[in-house]
Amino acid sequence: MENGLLARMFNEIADILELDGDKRKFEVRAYRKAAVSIESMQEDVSTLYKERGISGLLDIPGVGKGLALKIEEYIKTGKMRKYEELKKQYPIDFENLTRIQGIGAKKAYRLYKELGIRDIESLKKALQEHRIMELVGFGERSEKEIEYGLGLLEASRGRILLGVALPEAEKLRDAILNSGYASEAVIAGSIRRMKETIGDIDILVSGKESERIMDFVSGMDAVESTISRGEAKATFWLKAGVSCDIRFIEARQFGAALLYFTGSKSHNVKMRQIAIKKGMKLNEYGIFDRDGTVKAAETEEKMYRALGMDYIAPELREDRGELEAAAAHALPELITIEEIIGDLHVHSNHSDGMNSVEEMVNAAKARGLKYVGITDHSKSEYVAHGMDDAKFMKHIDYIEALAEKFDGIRVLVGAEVDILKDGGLDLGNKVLDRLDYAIGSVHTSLGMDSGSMTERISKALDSGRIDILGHPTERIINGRRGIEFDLDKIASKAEENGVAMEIDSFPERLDLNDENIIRAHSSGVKFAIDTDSHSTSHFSMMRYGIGMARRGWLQKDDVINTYGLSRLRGFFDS
DNA sequence: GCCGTTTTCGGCCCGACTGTTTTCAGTCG
Repeated sequence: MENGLLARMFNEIADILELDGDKRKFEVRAYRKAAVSIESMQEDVSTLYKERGISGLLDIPGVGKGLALKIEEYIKTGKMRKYEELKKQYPIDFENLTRIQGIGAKKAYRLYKELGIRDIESLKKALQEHRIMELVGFGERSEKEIEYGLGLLEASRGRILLGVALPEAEKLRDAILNSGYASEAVIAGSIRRMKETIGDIDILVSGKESERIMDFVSGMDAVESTISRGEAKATFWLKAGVSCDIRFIEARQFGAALLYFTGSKSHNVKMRQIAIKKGMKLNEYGIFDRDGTVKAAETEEKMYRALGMDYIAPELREDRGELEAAAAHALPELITIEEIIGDLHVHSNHSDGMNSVEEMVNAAKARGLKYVGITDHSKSEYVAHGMDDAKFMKHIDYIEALAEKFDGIRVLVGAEVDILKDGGLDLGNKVLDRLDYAIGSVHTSLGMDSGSMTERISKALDSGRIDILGHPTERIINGRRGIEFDLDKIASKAEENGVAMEIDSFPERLDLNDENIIRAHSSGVKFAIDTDSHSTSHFSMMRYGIGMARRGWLQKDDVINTYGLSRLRGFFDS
């Protein structure tokens, strides 16, 4: 069963309950909270139920007895009476209609009741016939808003990749700083938390000339149109296909605003609850005690300290235990990009890379790396010009000779060898024996069931021939779901065999992702943060992998490409 | 409907923007 399906049902129930107004707002909140919880779960809810029954369901945050019974009913019968009854009463596609900016449950209901609009299709028709502006309380402006919101939704198709949003946000931020009108400009929101996908760009700006800054931004090349513009906030639609909020903040409240607009929402909510328990109040302007005296506002560090906590890095702010750890002064010392001294997953034009081995090594050296591993494809990857054993032997000769010529960077001879359908490896032992190390990756027969896939990968791990498990889930963000296997089992087996699990930094991959890293990490397995570079420009992707590792609570020692060469060799030999 | 360092009742985060309802509801983050 899809967790997303269940989450959508709970959200739709919440939408319908919302129609009753404030009377049931806490019930609405409960359904929404459970929906978020379920959607973000790694494990399938029905698997959880199969293994642990109702008590397993009760362990999901925000799920109590009532919702657990509803989930059980749905798993057992494929139906949920409460949902069916409500949907019969309100046959409205709340899920998609409320995705449009400016339409919530109540407006969706009025559109249905008064115009018979049930879904996006009938909404489009009503827009064409200009029937919406005739409704009391809607007007011409509202109709335009809805039309615009619908356009945005269809143009953006949901969330965009961090690898697209971050450079775009940096361009805007730098331009604002260089305009001369702003004293400060900082990227906030989910980009600052390094989430793998981004809903919109948030930039906080401090400076006296907000009008000029807005004029300046609206005139930028990257900006397509201005969506709204007030005194404290302006929203722009960018040509990159994402919207950008610029907010003007008083310098003395910058920390409070940065904390608030960085999120996540659940991190903020919990912070406020902690403040209330300590007799204080927290909002985007600061922390205040009972009589309204400001306790902290200028910097985030001071905000956390005022609540007795250590500073929490943005990547950790997901309410995954970081607030408790900060209060106990037990936060991890997160890995930084400066601690990375090598890249272990790099392709050359000997398989599907764009550049020669020499160019790749030079690019790695220019980035200050101490070692780089060339890991071209084995023969099964024929679309990627993978090499058979004979070609690979010559390839190894070539790299070994080339490596002699480089000073200041060590070139390692590796391979990205396919893990075949039966768990065997796609290169012979004679080739594998000559390598410094090998990455094992699954590239084909992705549709195997979880049991067989777990066996397939286990066999490769047990072979003693691979040192890194490449992009373990094989998912592509907004592309394909990835393979199914038992992550806990594979992580334990990798740990036993001295195999590192990869964090592939490619923005479309980010594989393992944060949640999987946290889960795998509990087995004690080590990680390799690689770029999977196919051209010299790809080395810059490392920061996305680092972001994922930090979101996964990793420290320097968890990551093998922070090791010096001799320790790294020791790891490969084990 | 959930939840518990005020624990089985009584709370549950907080403020801004928008349109048009001249006093606020709906939506958003």
